[in-house]
Amino acid sequence: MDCFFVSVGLRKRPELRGKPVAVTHSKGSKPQTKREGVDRNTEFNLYKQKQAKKLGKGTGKTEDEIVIESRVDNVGDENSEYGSLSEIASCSYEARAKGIKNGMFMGPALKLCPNLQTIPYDFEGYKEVAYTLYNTIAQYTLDIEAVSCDEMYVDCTELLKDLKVSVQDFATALRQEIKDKTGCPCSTGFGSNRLQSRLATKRAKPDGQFFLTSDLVEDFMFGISLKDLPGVGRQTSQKLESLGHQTCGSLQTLTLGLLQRHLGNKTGAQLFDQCRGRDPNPLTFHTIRKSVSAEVNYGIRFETNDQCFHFLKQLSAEVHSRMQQFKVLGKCITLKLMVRAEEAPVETAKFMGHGFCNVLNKSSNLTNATNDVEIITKEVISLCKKQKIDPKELRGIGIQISKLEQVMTKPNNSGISKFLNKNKNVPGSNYTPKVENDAGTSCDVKNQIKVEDNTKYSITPKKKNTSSHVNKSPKHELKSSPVKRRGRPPKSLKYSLMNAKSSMDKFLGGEIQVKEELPAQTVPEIIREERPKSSDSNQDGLLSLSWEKVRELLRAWLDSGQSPKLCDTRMIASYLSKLVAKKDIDKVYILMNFLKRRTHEIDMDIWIEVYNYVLEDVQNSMIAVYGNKLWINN
DNA sequence: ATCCTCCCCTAC
DNA sequence: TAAGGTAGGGGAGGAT
Ligand SMILES: [Mg+2]
Repeated sequence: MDCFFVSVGLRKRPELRGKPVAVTHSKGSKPQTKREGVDRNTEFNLYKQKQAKKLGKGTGKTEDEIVIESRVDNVGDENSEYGSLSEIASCSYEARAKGIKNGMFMGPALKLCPNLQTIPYDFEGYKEVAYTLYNTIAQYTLDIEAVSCDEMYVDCTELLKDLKVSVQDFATALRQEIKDKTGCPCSTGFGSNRLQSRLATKRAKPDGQFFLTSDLVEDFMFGISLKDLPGVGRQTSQKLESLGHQTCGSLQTLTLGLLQRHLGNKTGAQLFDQCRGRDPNPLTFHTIRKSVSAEVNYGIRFETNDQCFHFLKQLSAEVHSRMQQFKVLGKCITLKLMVRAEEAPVETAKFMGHGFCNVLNKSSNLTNATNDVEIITKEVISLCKKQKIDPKELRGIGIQISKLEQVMTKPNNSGISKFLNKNKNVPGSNYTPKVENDAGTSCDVKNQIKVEDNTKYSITPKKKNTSSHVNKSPKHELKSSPVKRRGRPPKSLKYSLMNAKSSMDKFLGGEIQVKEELPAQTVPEIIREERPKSSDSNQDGLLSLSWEKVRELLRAWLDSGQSPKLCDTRMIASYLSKLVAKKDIDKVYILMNFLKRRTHEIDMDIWIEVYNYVLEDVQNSMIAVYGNKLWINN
């Protein structure tokens, strides 16, 4: 999507279309009260000096020769008309034409464009549009790699073949469909690998399409800026610039060895490929999470160590809660501290911001993986004490857990009894723990669409609260604060939390999470529901059974020795799709892996077809609800 | 040589 | 007023 937040916001403000518009927290007006001790220039200069130093190290220049451009440039002083430090999350193309960019502060932006209009965040809108976008694409293929709530890679190889349609015709129709459904423009880029499609999309924006055909690649790459390559950010591009290269064409003259010497083995090799339009990385339709973390880098103002430890405890609880949601345990605990730099003013330029800080990370390894809140708390407090930091100087705190393992669930052998009358109990179909192990080994709950979770929390506070974390009511505060969005909200999709309560929690024994009620979720329509519905009255009846019973039904069905009937297959597929819609992913996961294993054990085409039929339904629903496929064991 | 920790860089 | 957060990749250099 193009300038996503703005496009969504403009649906409610059509009169602003065609005008320079920015999404911000505040309008950029002057503050009403003055804070003592603020020294913007000192703080800003520290940021710039640090940047210059980094650059000097990368390029070999002395700090004097380096001129840094920074977003703190052109900020007026406090109380001036152009002094606002409110950040622009997204701006319209009309604003960009005036030189405004995402991430810029309102003050400098207003200098460039005094009639810049601001609109507030609209998290519900983002969610709705994102779902619609993913549902629309999923009608055509499930080969989707989600990048963010408004961006994805799609493998269109098969679908273009099947539809017998040209790339450009498909792109036009698809973009029109998305615009019709969402009211927002979008752009598509086609190419023969990830890199090419990405660069093609950039070329296509705004509201356009571009097909980078193989015959164009060489010329096209020649003019691409190195900064536009994925993985090339500020530091890398400046380093390359100091070597005399700003474009891919120019970089093509360097040898692999030279690039590797300057940038390291991997980065050098990647760049060598990228500047030629090559990209060996395939799309990945599922990934495994490697860490879970939470950090708070605003409003941290402690007087005593105890306040700090109290905060650590609550942050540990938040991390623990996320680990439960993802069903992981971890072995490595890392504490991140932001500490006011000695030279930095005590009062920060941004109200309750972290200001100019030194950052340190310290980690500790456990013998056994855990998600225990007491252990995490104990470790982070211990790590914190070792740093011997004056609590008054702390400005940010984070906890990260890595070296993760999946939670193993215990077999639950109890309560297997008779099931529906039409099923016969078959000897040898006894419960096997293996099924449970399948269930426990992984449940990919991370790759799920959830746009801007917790709108309730992310939209600005009800009461103006100018106190720091430690002064607020602890209970409510720490539950919600790490989830609150400050500054520019992420368009995070891959790694966002899942709202649905874990149905596996009940198997974990004792540790039921008592979390505040989360906002109700809209359950998106499930795609391809036009498939003829079975009139079987048992179809809905399955939902009223416990999933274990359904598994027994399945087992009996598979063991029946008869050919599967289509109506039964449909019934199972429908049941599982509904479980997806209900976000009972754990059950779906168990049942699908069970079905896969057993159908493949039978090893008859007809049963494999049953599995594939059900799988297709389930994956369609998964894409519709979460934007990603269910992970199935090999 | 390889692993590990800490740090930097990047995406979104 | 206006407040980043979360995650992955990889390099430098010491530890094993
Ligand atoms: Mg880049």
